[in-house]
Amino acid sequence: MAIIPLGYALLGLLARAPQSGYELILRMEEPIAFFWHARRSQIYPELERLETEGLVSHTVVERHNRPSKKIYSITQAGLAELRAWAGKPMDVPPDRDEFMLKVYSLWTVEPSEATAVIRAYEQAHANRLDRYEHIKAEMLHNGDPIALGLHSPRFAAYATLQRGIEYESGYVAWCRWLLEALEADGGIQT
Amino acid sequence: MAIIPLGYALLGLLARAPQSGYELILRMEEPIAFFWHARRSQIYPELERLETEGLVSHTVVERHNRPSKKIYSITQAGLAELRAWAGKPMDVPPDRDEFMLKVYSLWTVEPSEATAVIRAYEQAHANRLDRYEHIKAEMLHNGDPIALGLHSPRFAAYATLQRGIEYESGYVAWCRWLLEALEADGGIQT
DNA sequence: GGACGCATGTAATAGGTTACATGATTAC
DNA sequence: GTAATCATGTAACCTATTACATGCGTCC
Repeated sequence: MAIIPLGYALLGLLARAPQSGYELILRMEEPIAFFWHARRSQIYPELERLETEGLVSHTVVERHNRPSKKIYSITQAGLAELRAWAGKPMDVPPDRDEFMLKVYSLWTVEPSEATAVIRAYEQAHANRLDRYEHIKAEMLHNGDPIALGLHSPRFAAYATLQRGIEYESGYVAWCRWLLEALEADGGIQT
Repeated sequence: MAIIPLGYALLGLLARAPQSGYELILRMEEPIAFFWHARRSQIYPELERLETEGLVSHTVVERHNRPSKKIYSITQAGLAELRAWAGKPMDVPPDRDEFMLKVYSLWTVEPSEATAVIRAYEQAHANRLDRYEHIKAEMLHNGDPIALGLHSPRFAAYATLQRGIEYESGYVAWCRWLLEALEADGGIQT
């Protein structure tokens, strides 16, 4: 059966370093590549499935005074599968943004409430932007990732972070544009 | 039970004008508010559900030499529900973008293939941007929507379109940035 | 005669979330 | 003693997609 995006997310992580399911879960709490995430209830079964397909394998590591863990690694077949998928162009999927749905019906709401809704969302995106900027600063602190080039996993991570930053700052800018347009309208009651 | 985003999408459309399930389906093929869509297999049952909750109602319109249709309207209760939801701030949901997942693993792929993948995606977003710009031009042709202000459904639609435009042009810009970074790296084989 | 548009649905499946469930060690 | 971290999973449910299913009228 076809591998789902989550499967490729896991393969993408394991291609960088072998690690346990638990470590993968921690990495995916904060979205991997800044645009994907999953819960453990999805990750453990998916790892099993990848294993039955021969794309990953695991060894059990026993430790004294610690729960034992399964360290997963990507196999040759897994790497080939990942490479084939990554190299294949894809269609733009339909975008879903519940907030846009809200804005679409915001005309039914009192202006003061409406602006509060927008301001709160702007703030949430500004917070994310902040987090991403910090991560970027850390990354740059360890040397210029751009210099590493296309064949470097670190550059790939940097590229997705950069998209995250532009996405969040674009969202913030749009929220501000909207608030200004409403202000000019005189519809704002502070 | 709680109403799902699709339900609010339908209420948001019906708040503008009563219409049939079929018309709603046509509207949602091209994403409503530029960031939501659904298939008919989801829309018909959801309309039924909204009706059992008393949020919409329908009348059957028989026409000679044509299939009859059910015209749905939003009820007072439906409008109240929509307003309550629209006026309530929401958390930023986890974003999902499969392309970012691909980029995250693009270092495993041959440079020439990788750049082809990025170029194709850039083109797809550029096409969308183009479509959105045309819609915007049309909208502006019918008078400045900003002047209509917050209480106007037309302004609300314009605002979401504006976000769509900024989203797509941001994506295109990022693709170009990435391609340039790779070019500077010398990794490109045209 | 065949394709397309209008108009409405159902069934099967896949993907993802929430809640449930367990058990050991370490830090306060 | 109690909360947090490590570590692994299962079950129930909801959402959305794909494929299946029907029938009339109009245009070419």
